[in-house]
Formats: sequence, structure tokens, C-alpha cells
Amino acid sequence: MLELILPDGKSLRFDRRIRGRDVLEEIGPRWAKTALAAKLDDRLVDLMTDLPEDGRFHFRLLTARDGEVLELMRHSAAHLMARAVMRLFPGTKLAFGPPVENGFYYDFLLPRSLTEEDFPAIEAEMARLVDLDEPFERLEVPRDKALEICRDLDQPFKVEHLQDGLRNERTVSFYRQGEFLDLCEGPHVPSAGWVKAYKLLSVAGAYWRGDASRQQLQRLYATAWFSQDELRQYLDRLAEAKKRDHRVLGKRLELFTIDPTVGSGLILWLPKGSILRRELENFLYDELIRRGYQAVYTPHIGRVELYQTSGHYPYYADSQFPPIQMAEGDRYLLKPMNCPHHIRIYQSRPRSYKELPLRLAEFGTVYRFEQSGELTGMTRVRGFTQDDAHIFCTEEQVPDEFRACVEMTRFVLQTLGFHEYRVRLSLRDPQSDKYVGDPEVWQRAEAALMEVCRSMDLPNLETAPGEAAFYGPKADFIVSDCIGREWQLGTVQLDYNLPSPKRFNLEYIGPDNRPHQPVMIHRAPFGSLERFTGILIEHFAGAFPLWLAPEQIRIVTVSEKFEDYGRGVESRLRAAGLRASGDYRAEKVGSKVRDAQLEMVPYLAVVGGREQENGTVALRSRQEGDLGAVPVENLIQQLLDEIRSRRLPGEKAS
RNA sequence: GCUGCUGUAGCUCAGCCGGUAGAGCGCGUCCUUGGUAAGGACGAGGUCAUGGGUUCAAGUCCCAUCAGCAGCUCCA
Repeated sequence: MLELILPDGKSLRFDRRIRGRDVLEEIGPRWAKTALAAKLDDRLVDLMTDLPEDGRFHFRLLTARDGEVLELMRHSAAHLMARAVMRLFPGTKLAFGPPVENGFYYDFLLPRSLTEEDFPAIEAEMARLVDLDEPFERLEVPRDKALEICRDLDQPFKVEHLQDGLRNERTVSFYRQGEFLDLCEGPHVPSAGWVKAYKLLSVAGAYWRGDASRQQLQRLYATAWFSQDELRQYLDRLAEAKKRDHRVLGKRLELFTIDPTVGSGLILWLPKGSILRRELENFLYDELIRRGYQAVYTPHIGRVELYQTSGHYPYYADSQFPPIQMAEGDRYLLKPMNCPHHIRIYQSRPRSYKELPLRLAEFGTVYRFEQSGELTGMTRVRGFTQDDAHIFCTEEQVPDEFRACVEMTRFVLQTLGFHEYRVRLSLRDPQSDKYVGDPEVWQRAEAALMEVCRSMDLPNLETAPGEAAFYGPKADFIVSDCIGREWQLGTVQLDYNLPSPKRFNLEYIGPDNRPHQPVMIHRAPFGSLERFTGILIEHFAGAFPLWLAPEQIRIVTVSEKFEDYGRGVESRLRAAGLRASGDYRAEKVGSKVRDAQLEMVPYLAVVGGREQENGTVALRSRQEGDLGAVPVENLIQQLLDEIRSRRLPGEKAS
């Protein structure tokens, strides 16, 4: 006996096997037009799936208004797309076609390569299928029968999936749409007509099972929505997001460039971008000193032997620039990390427990040979500067030091107005033995780290068991770029490996007058200045807070008659330490204002006859527009105050 | 690294079925001297990514290389 409790409290009883669709008829005909799926307790089920024969469940029908059915509809859209592709390209082999954020994809093995020129034909075929509005039929079959079906259909990937991923299933399901039969768990919308607005977006290669050693398939990406209106809004959002792309803004605002003659993946910081970077560095440097760090400088190269000791060479040779071979036989490596250098500073003399924690910080530039297909603007590059530091401390000091590092990273992100980040705490996989260091030490460290993170109220904290590096657990700060790609920025990592006797054999003399092994913490709040700046450009869409803005205020003369006064104001502002410039062109005010707005200059000081007479400027904020007349001295104080407090755009003076 | 696409003026892009290159913005000069998102006129700017090939003829077709874009894989 199956009992379904409806949202209004009524309950329905069935003593036969039924599907969601059967319930529909019981409840009332108006649902037949709007119901897409149902919620059985917390489980999303479609209307074609057999419900359990026994038990008592809450049952709620879902319509297009329920967010969770959007994903379900996109999955159905993926089926329609696959069916369309199969109609157009007989012999197509199907792989997987799941919904993803904002859309869906399907992987195919096709007789020929698809290009965007094929999209209209595929979309047209999909439109025909939508018009047919055929139902999605669900078939449940024993696994060996399914195997037979997939062999008959000549679908080798489905066969492999049945033999492999679904090895332990007794029965599996297919969904049928006319001639199209696909091994699929579901759930689906009742019929093709529910797929109302869709668009193919891109085609790309994707390895079968995500394994680079296996066959490469063609992946069609697309999006689908319940209405044309939503589809259009989504496409508009995409176009809007592209405008804040740091590669676009970086060029337009003259922040950085990448020159193929210098080398791909190597950033050239233009003067304006360099101001931005310098401000970030100064900000962080002050914080480091405040927090008990000591600044060091180390060279960009090191002997190969150094990296043999650290274990980076030759194990990571693939991702390094090859060694520089000297005539004398010495070999040097462009440094892929700063830690070995900092370790040698630690080891430059014996250390006492009284010195710990010893915190060595450096904006250290490192070089890694990233695969060509990985390079992206400033976010994935081959040379970058980490705001790096290494903390050498006792095991007992780890929790406090870790807390201070997380605290500092959070402070940095907060200061810059990042609220939408994730913190991922990567822990060891207790089953694996790949980790260095005493399991008990790990246990204690992980417990302490977790406690620290929980107590700090970090946004979107998640633990990732098994994701820890072999040398220690870590906390990563992750943010998304303008097209939704996630990037790791800040990081705090414990390291039991490099201090160990197998590596550098670090020591300090304890109160017992005997040598002990310190623990190392690697940490970088920005991660790398390149990546951070790239993300920062997108975060502010180029409209930086005053303290970071390459140009903070621009004098705009109403006509050339006021150039002298304007230049006088400009030099007063510069003398006060502001990054001021002047636009003295023979253009109309409106035109100069427009240019400054587009160049994201936070403030304009418009000067004409009135201002000259009174020793004022007419202040205009990029965000708020005309603010009226302000005496020059007040203006200077006001701007310096905004800079000192690192006020964010839109924040009010406190 | 792999798959697909792209590379034309400083920028954004047009250039059909092969016949020696175009727009807007920007830049320069001149006119205009103005009040908060585009005043006007004239002008200068290109080895069509690079190297080969096909052709009477290549920006256009083919191959290779380099670079960029999207995705996959990778990221100490």
C-alpha cells in the first residue's frame, strides 16, 4: 500500500503500482497542463517513473516555477539535442549529456568535426522535435538486457558504461523519444514540448571519461530556459559579463599587455597597472610588518641541487622551464617556488625556539611552464609573483599561526570587497598512505585547522577530504571570474615534508637544548599578484576604489581660458600626494566628462569662471555625478580621507 | 598538450564565388571657447600574424608555424 500525503494535508492511497502521472489524474485535470515532475519526500521524480509500491511519502507536484525542474528540463533538452544530432549525422556514438550550471552539454563521437555553422541545422531539427511534442517514455530493463540493447544500437560508450559504472545495478532505465532510445537514469519532463527556449553555445573537445589518454569526443554546449524571455536575459547577462573581462578591460584601461615577442603567459605591467600593483603590494607589506613578518629578497634562479633536495626536480620537470646549463657544468632552474630559498635563509644559522615563529615574506616571482592551452590573460600565466611567506614554527604554534594566516587573508579580501568567495579546507584521505609525516600529527593538525576555520565564520566553508597535498593539509580561498570559472587566490598550507630529514632537515634548538623539527606554513593571501589583479579588475569592472585607481582625479577645464587655473589646481593636488591629471583639450565639457567616465576616473574637478573666482572646483564623482562646488583644500582632505580608509565604491564615509 | 574556432589600421570590426584595402572610434592639424556621457572640417595610419604552396593573379584557396578564444586534461 502506497500512501501519498499532498501539500494540503490530504492523502491518497494506492494498492497498485503507479507513476506520478497517475496521481495527476487523481488530483485534478488542471495539473495535467502544468506539472513537470514531483517531489517524493526529498527526492525529485519525474511523472514517468514507477513510485514505490509501499510506504508513506510526502508528495508535491512541481511546475516550471519550481527552480529545481529547470535542471531536469535541461537534461531533457540534452536528449533532444542528441536526437537531433543523430538524425543529422547517422552513426553518431553517444557518451554523456548532463545538465550543468546555466545549461547542458552532450558528448558525441561523430563522423566529422562540428563547427558553429552546424548549429542552425541542429537547432532547427530540435525545433521540429519540440513541435512533435512526443512524450518521454521510461523503460526499466535488467542490466544484461540493456547491454544487449546498447550493443544492437551500436553505442559502445553506453556498453562500456553498463559494464563499468553500472556494473552493480540490477536494472537500469532507458528513455525513449520516437526512434531515439538513450540509456538514462532520468528524470525528464513529460514531453518534448516543455523545452521552450534553447540555444547552442559552443563546441569543444572533451575526453571520454575525462581521461586524456582516452578518445576525445566532441562536446556541444547549449543552454535552455522555460521562455524566450529568460533565454534572452541569460544571453544578455553573458554579453554583459564579457564586458568586465579583465583581458578586455586590461587593454582598454591600459593596465597590462601580453606580447608574443616577449612570450605568451608573461605579463607586461603597463604604467597604470603598475600603480595598481604597487598599491596592493604596499597595502600588504604594511600588513605583513604589522603582523610580525620579516621581509626578505631572494634571486629568481637557484641551482638544480636545491630543487633536488626540495623534491621539485625532476619530479615536476614537465611544468618547469628547462634548466640553464652553464659551461662550468652547473645547472640552474628558474625558481618554480620560493620556499627552498626561504628555507636556506632559515638555515643560514642555527635557530632557537625563542625565534619561533619565524615569518619570512617576499613578493617572490616564480616561473612555471604551464601547458599552452591553459594560459588565460592574467589568471593563468607562466611567470607570476606570489605574495609569499613561509612561517617556521613549533607544532604547538600551528593553530595560532594558521588562524593568523586565515585571518589576514580574510582581512585582505574584505578590504577589497570580496564577499562571494569559498574556503576549501583540504584534508587527507585516511585510507591512503601517500602522506608524509606522522598520522597522529596530521590528525591533530587537521582537527585544529577545522576548529579554527569553523570558529572564524568563513563564508561557504567546505572540507575536501582526500584533497590535501601529500605534504600537508591546506585552506584555499576560491573566487569566480566573470564567466564563472573558479580560481584559487589565497592559500594557507601546512608542510611536514620540506622540514623533514629526507628533505632539508630543518631544526631549531628547543628549551631542552636538543634539536627539534619545525613545521612550515606556506601562505599567500593574494595568491599571485597577476591572478589577483585579473580577478580584481573583473570584481570592480575597472571602477577601482580611490586608493587603487591609477588616476584618482582629473581636472576638466570648461574652456581653454581656464587652463592656468586648472593647472594650478592640478599641481596642488599632486603636491598633496594625489594621482591627478588634467584634460585641457579644446573639447566641450560633455565630451571630456564622457571620456573620463569611460576611463573609470573616480573624480573629476570641473573648473571654469565661477571656480576660478572662488578658488573652488565643481566636483563630480564617477558614481554619483555632480557634487557641486568644493574649496580645493577641502577637496584634498576629503580625497585623502577616502584613500586612507580604503573606502570601496558605494561605501559612505563613516 | 588535445579538439574546434579566430588572426585585416592603436581599438572594434566589414571585405561575396580569388582581380593590389574599407568603416566607426582613437590619433594629428585647423575652426569653435563651451558648464557635467560624443561640436565641426581636413588629414595621417595597413608587408591583411609569420613562412611556404596552388594560381596569370591570394587578405580571400591549401599546408606549416606562432598567437588568441572556448572547452577538455593539467596546476608542486
